[in-house]
Formats: sequence, structure tokens, C-alpha cells
Amino acid sequence: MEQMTIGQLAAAAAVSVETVRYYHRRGLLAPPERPTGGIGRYAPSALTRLRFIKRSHSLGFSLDDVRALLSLDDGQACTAAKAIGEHKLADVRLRIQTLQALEVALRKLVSKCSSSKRKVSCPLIEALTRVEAAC
Amino acid sequence: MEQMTIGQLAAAAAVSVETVRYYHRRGLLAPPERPTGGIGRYAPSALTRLRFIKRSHSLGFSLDDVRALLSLDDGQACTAAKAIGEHKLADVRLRIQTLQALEVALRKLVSKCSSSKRKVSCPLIEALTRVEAAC
DNA sequence: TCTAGGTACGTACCTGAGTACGGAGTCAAG
DNA sequence: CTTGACTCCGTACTCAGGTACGTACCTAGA
Repeated sequence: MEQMTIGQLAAAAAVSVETVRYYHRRGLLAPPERPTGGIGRYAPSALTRLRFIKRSHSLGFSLDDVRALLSLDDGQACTAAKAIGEHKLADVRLRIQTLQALEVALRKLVSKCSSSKRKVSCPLIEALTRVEAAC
Repeated sequence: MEQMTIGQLAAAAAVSVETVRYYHRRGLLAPPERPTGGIGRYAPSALTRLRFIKRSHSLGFSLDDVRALLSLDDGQACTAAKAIGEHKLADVRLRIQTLQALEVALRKLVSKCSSSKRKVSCPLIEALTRVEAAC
């Protein structure tokens, strides 16, 4: 009854048609049944699945992660889903730490730059040139 | 006197030979003078420059950023260098904020997952499927 | 002089997540 | 029955920052 074409599906999920096709190729979303030579129609469940993909991806899961999550979608695989989520959480925390260290380093460089008065060399450039700083 | 081949230069900066060539292509490091048909030799200043590139890049500057910084390397362009640094700093802070929001969302999902007892569906999967959560 | 290993150069390939394009087919409304 | 919008399919391209490979050349040491 509510069978959709690829364009309608894509619009409903606020995604491009090309993206839907890309998800077919990546094995995240099955291509629809279609009458021989005709145009495919998607069941509403495809929209649910597509939204799941989009939401998971927007939360930082890679498409491979998402495929793993989808394969757990029998509702009983909570432990496995949790493991994937925790793995991703650890990854996000690590990225935050790295960026925070970077922020400190950059802030120091920039503030040194603004406080310098008439030195020969720009302290930011100077700092980036020095060898003793950690790589 | 301390003229280096590309291999020695790369080793001294702990970078691969291919990477040095790539930096030539990207206009970050000039290819060396070389006797007609012979093998190029790099002056020590090339090593300084290569280390500058590596350090800046490790601090999160893109190679285009690095090229901009290098073009300021007359020591008097502190204001411009500071502007580049501040721009990058703002970018890093934004990335941290995004990741922190993500961390909160993920943490909630995962903890819901662990606290559930014998529900029909895994709450993580459930949450990712629901429509009302922000995209 | 021979040879191993380093160099030069060009091109193709990699990751991740798509985007773009072109030609052919299909479908519904007018 | 035609037109226009949409679909299908395959291929190529995008971005960043390289890596890998092949061929030809050079050069230092035994």
C-alpha cells in the first residue's frame, strides 16, 4: 500500500537517491523487489532501516559499524550491541582527549604570538620550527 | 657539505621518501638542484623545513594551512600567522564540542543497554530506530 | 667492471562516504 | 502518443594525505 519509489524513500529520509544506491552497494539496505524490467518499490520497513542507518551514522558509527548493528537487529543481541557502542564510546573519548591536548598546544602558541612585542621572529612560526617540541 | 639525498632527508625527518616527493608535488618543499641527469642533494635548510611541515601537520594544520604558514616565514608576519592559528583553534574547539555531545548521547545509549533486564528489544538498537531522537 | 641499492618520474591505488554523469528504460498525465 | 519526470545501471570523480609500483637511471663499493 505505502510502497515507495527510490526518490520518495530518499526524500522521506532526507537523503539523496545516490546515497540510497550507495547503501545498496555497501550492503546496508537491500534493493527492492521489482517487476521484470520495471521500477522498484520499497516497503515502509526500508524507510525505518534507512533512518536507522542515518541516525547511527550521525552518532559517529562508520557504515561498517552500522552494518554490524543492523545484523544484530533481532532484538536479543543486546550484549553485542553494547560492545559495539562501548567501543565507539572509547574511540570518541580518545578523540576528545587528543583534540584537547591539541587545543592546549595551539592556545599557548597563539597567545605567545599575541604577547610578543617587536621580536625578530614570530613565536608561532618559531615554535613550530624548534626541534625539541614533541612530534 | 651536509648535502643529503632524498633518502637521507626523509630518514632524518622520519618520513618516507614518497612523502617528500608528495610534498614537492604539493608545493610545500622545493625539489633540490641537481646536476643534469644526476641525483639531487638537499641543503640542511630542507630538513628544517620538512620538520616544520611535519610538526605543523601533527598539530592539526592541513597541508594547505602549512603552506600558508611557510609563506609567512619571513618572521615579520606574526599577525597573519596568529590569524591562521586562531582559525585552527576555533576549528579544534568546535570539533571538541561536537564530540562531547556525541559522547553524552552514546553514554546514555550504552548505559540504558546495560541496565535493561530481559526486555524484548535491545534499547540501543531501539533508540537508534526511534524517529523522535534528533538527527 | 659489476652489482646492489638508491634515485627519478609517472601513474595508479588506498580509505570513507558519498556525488556526478550519461544513456537507456519506464511510467503517468495530458 | 507524446512529453517530462523519474528510475536503473555503470563508471568515474571528489577530498586528504599519502602509499605502491614499474621502469629507467645513476652511483658507490668490492
